[in-house]
Amino acid sequence: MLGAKQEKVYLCAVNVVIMIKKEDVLAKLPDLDGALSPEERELILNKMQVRAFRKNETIYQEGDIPSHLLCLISGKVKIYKDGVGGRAQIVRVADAVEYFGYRAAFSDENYVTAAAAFEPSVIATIPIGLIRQLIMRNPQLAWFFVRRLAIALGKSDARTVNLTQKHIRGRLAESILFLKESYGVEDDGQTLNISLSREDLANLSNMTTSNAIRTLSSFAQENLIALNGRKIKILNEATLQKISRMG
Amino acid sequence: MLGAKQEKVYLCAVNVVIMIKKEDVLAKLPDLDGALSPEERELILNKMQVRAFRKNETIYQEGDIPSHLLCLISGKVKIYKDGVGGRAQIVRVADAVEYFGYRAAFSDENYVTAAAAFEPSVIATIPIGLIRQLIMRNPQLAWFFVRRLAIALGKSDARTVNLTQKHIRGRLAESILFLKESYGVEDDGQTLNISLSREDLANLSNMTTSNAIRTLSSFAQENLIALNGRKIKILNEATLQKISRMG
DNA sequence: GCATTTATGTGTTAAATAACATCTTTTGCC
DNA sequence: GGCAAAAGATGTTATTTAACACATAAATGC
Repeated sequence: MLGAKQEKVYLCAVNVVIMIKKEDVLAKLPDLDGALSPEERELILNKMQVRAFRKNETIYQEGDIPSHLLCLISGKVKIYKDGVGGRAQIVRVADAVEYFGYRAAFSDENYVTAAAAFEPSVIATIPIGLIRQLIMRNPQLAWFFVRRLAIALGKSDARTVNLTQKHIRGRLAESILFLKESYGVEDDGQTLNISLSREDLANLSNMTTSNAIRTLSSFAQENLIALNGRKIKILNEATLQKISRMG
Repeated sequence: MLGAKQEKVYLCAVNVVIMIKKEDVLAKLPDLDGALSPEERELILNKMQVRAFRKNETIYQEGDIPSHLLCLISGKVKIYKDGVGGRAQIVRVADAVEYFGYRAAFSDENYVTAAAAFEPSVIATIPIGLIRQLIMRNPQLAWFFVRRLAIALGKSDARTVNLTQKHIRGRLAESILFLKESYGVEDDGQTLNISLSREDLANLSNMTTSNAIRTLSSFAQENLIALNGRKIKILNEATLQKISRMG
């Protein structure tokens, strides 16, 4: 049935040409919690496009019209808002394999956030109109998005309070733990599975880059973490959690 | 068909007994964007309970198990989180007639927020299990919640950035405009249709009560607003918007 | 390989805002 | 009506954090 689709697809991300077999992408595409019938799945696969993004490349921008549901096949993505004076605030992150970029489409708005790749990423895109059609005749698919939106809203509310009420140390500790939650750790069970610039870390924690650097150094000096360039190793999670809770 | 339901329902809110005819509530209950069939509507009405809440009375608390979809029939409600040092942050507000209190249920969590009545309110409650059932066989109903959650998430993200990046004047200006958006104005077209304590205003704007009072006075002195006790009259919306944008 | 940009690190100063202390006014209650 | 409690108002001080100014190190492009 899918035999006809096993040709290679060439993905062009500006200067870099990456070759990925479409079948490899398909194998990774999650089935939306098993909500789709084989026919629906086929429909989606026929309309799906795949694109690769370079590190730091923008995926969509504030003001863009959302036309596709995005699925992060591999890589890591930040969703952020540009605030006062060009200062960015990361509001969410996505890890593979995860759907994103549908909120604006579902509320009939243009994007109010931007998205960019933390690291080289491959993204499948599905026309949002098709998803909308499927939702209207597949309650399980609708429920998938209800659930995901409800979870995201809970996190966003928590984030609002954490970022506004906690002091710098609390916010940074929280971000480190958030990154562990979101992207996991390496084989040693301690080193965060993502490398962020100090600036990204600051944008995640609502502080200036200088203060991110300073506070990170403090944590290292207190042996709460160990730093190796952009790699962060969590040495004392209990205390970080305490700092995060206390504000 | 609904004839049998036209008895009076007695609603007891602690010390106060309010008498409301159920039919009056029913007339106001929105039909979830027309998503319900007559049979589904009947099902909901049979299971629906109605309760009145006094001013400042708690509707649900952080940690409570969400068991019902809530519909604010009349009154005004705040949804808030208690943060560091007992300081509260209002994350959302609800106006009549509006559904709320479903986020936690949809993500299978206990409430992570609390809700309380800004003013005397009447709330209809519908078992969330029933709603869940209806969602699973009525995609239009599911879409209603997808849309509402998507809108709420967009607002929450915007709020995160506004509360973290703007300065006090910008945050207060924004809150005043937010209240106009949310609750509208009186017949004069200028006076906010809600009376908040200075403390609530502070909790909405992420600042101390002292600073809310001070900044409010400044705005009044600059003729941006006029204060009459808890009543706020917007005199110069354009400038407030500018202050809100500039941070 | 060298120049140029970009990222990181550190000290100093200035601004924003919370904390605190009072005082006054209003509200609720018996 | 009078008392107590809550809400509102205002001044002062202390703390937090941003802004700025450099310095150094690392990455990038030619």
